[in-house]
This record gives sequence, structure tokens and C-alpha cells, in this order.
Amino acid sequence: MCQSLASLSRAIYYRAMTLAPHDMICFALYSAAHAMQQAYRPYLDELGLTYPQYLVMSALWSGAAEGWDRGAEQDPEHAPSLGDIAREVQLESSTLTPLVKRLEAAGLVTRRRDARDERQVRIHLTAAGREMRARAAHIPACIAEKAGMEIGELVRLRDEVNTLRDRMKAG
Amino acid sequence: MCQSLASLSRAIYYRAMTLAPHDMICFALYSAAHAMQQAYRPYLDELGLTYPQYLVMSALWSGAAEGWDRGAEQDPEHAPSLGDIAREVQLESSTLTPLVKRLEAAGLVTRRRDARDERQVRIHLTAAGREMRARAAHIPACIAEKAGMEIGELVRLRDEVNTLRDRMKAG
DNA sequence: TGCGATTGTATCGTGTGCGATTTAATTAGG
DNA sequence: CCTAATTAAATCGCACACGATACAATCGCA
Repeated sequence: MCQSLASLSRAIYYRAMTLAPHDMICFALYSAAHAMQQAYRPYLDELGLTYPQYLVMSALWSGAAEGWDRGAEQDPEHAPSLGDIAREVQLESSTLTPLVKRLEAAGLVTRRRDARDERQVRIHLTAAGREMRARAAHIPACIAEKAGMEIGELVRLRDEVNTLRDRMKAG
Repeated sequence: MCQSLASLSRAIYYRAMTLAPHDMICFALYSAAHAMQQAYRPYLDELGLTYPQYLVMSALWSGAAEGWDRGAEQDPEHAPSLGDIAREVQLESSTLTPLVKRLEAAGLVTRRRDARDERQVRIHLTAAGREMRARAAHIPACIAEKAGMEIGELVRLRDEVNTLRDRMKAG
């Protein structure tokens, strides 16, 4: 089916080759990421969210794993900025600005300039946005079940993929 | 950094949870696929190709691992159809039709209706398209080096990701 | 043979994605 | 202080990506 290790190694040794997409690591990631989006689609359709919108909402719901909202109760300016979210979901402002505007148009978030630094736009969940969290809470288990792998296997694979990603982004 | 196995397992057990993007498998694939595209960019810029265009050209160059062009010398109708390419790169015709038209506009391929079945459009490499293969042949080794992993490790990770993809696409 | 079902592409609308650039606000340095 | 450099968002242009739909060509079956 796929090109053998020996064949790949020989080709790399000669440092000049043509690979079919189904032999490429990058295509494995590319097609798997798209397959994941398709697996989420029926669940996200119920919520009226696209997949990247779901990632942004998940970041807000989790407080990006509680890095953002320490003291947010007292100080609304501790809500994440658009840049904070951009770093969490690894998207450019040129992608995120219109996406968040669509979330705002859907009534899930608000966008407000920070009073102390007017360059920043702080993103707040609305009541509707907070309520959606419970309606989305079943999704991870559904996806994990569809993956048909042990949770430990999924976590190991996730970490290996994250390691590869970080290396591709470095130097 | 990332949510622990214990935490994930507990959450899956309760079947209701909110994960931050950086804890999700799907986000690992999503962000790694984008990081890969960025790693290819400098090489593809030299060729004037986008990343999905490179996947299509790679499929043509490899004859999709020699499944397409048996006897193509004698019979030009054995060239891959748009549907053949769509299956290889796992894209819809609505994505591939304009993409291939751009490759045609760049002088890399031709599109011709099959005389025996006028529903199908057969895609042929032009001389310029064939010549580009040599200019792209160094790319896999450059990417593999940047990944900083043993080839065997890369192949194993690719196969695991492909397995996950196939499970997400099934049922 | 003829006609309904299927198949292969194409078209349209919406929503990403990113590079390049712009604008406004803040910071840093002399 | 005052200006140069930096930073945060936004804007624009182009290219995916897919669902829904349309349409023509072919197939299947009575």
C-alpha cells in the first residue's frame, strides 16, 4: 500500500525523489485533520458552529486551561484578547478577526476595546455563549469513541504530533 | 502543559467535559498540518505552487504510485481523470475543479474530455509540468530533515495517523 | 429500446487561512 | 518630551474547502 521504509530511506539517501501523497507525512496530517473536521460536523451543525469557531469557543470555555481568567470576576479586563486567542488556536489576526465577528453576530461573544490599552480587543462570552458549553460537553467522548483507540493511545499520538508540529515551527 | 491522561480518562468516564484546544487530538492534527504547509512554503514559492497544488502535481508525477499510467504511452485515455485525482488527494470536485484550472492556466497540465466517456475529464502533464518534477525532487529530504526524526519514526507516525484518519472516515 | 437511476464535473455561496499592508496606540530612547 | 520603533487589530486579495445543487453522459433493467 504505502511506500516501504527501505524505499523511503533509499530515496532520502539519494536526496531526490517523488512521493505520492499517500506516502507523505504531511498528507497524512492534512487528510486526518480534514477527516476530523468531518467527524465533528454533525455535532457542530446542531450548535450552529464551524470547526474553527468551535476551537475558539473551546478556548474561551476552558479559559485556555485557566491561564486567562484569574480574577476576571473582579476585573473584566482580564478576559482574553484577540491575540491571546490567536496564540491558543495558532491563527493569524487576519483569520481570527472575521471569525470572532461572526461569533459576535451569533450572539455568543462580545468584543470590547481594553480601556487601558486601546490596541487590544477583549473577548467576553455572553450568557448564550456560556450556556452553549453544556450543549457541547458530550462531543469529546463521541469523537474519542469514533476514533476507536484507547485514551492512552490517543494522548500518546497527540503528544507525538504536537512534538512534530513544534519542530516544524522551530528555526 | 497538556491535560494529563488521568484527567482525560476521568472526563471521558463522565462523558461530559470541555477541553482546551491544546488538549485535543483534532487540534494537534489541525495545527500540525498547518505547520507542515508553512514548512513547505519557501520551497513551493520557488515553484509557484500552493500546497494543495503540490499534492496534485505529486500525484501526477508519481502516477499515484503507478496505478494510473499503465499503457498511457500507447493510450492517452489512461491518464488520470479528475475523479482519480480527487480520490488520491481526498478532495471534492468543487475544490479540485478550480485548482486544476489554475494548474492549467499555469501551463502545467491540460484538461481534456475522455472521448469514450464524455463525463470524465482527463488530466495530462505538459512538458513544463513534467520538467517541474526534477525541480521539486529535493523537497521531501528537506522536510524530513526539518522534522528532525528518524525516517523509521516518521513512517510509523504517518501510518498511525493514517489509521486514525481511516477510522474517522469509516461508519 | 427506452426511461429512471447513477456517475462525473461544474457552479455557487459561505467560511476559513495567510501574506502583505495599513492604522492606531503604546513604548523606548535620546 | 518628542519622535522612532514596536505592537495589536483590521483590511485586502487570493486560494482553498465543502455542502448543496445542477447538468449532461452513461448505465441498468424491464
